[in-house]
Amino acid sequence: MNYWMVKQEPDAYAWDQFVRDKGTVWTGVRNFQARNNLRAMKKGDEVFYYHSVTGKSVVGTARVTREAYRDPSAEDGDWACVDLVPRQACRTPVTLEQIKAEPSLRGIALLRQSRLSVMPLSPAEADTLRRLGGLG
DNA sequence: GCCAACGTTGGC
DNA sequence: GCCAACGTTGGC
Repeated sequence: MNYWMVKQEPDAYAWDQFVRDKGTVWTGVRNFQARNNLRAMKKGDEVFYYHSVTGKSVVGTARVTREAYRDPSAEDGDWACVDLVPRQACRTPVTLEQIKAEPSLRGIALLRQSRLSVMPLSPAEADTLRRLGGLG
């Protein structure tokens, strides 16, 4: 089981909408490193959902239900998407401020590569986020 | 609104 | 292959 984080501006596609939709196809990634991370996702992996720009916090988790396939929204180029379904909303969102203040999250990709929209998490990082977010 | 970081593009 | 210019992301 692998752990990941995806970033999305809530103005573009908010967690609440994701929950109402009961899942979505994670399209639109146009960065090679992020795409490669999408391709490394396995069915059943846990994905933390981060609201960038507005909110700046981890708001919930999702599960990968279909592994990478061709992004139908890509006009050209070799891009990928996965299917995600909501798993659990954070009891309390984990703010960027909290993440920065947490010593065990010092190495998290969110802080090290601020522009990467799909990134891996270590099991320990996932564990800390679950704890801070009040996820069972 | 500003700006730093950083990925991409294109001229050479 | 290098690097300047440019566009985008995302925190502040």
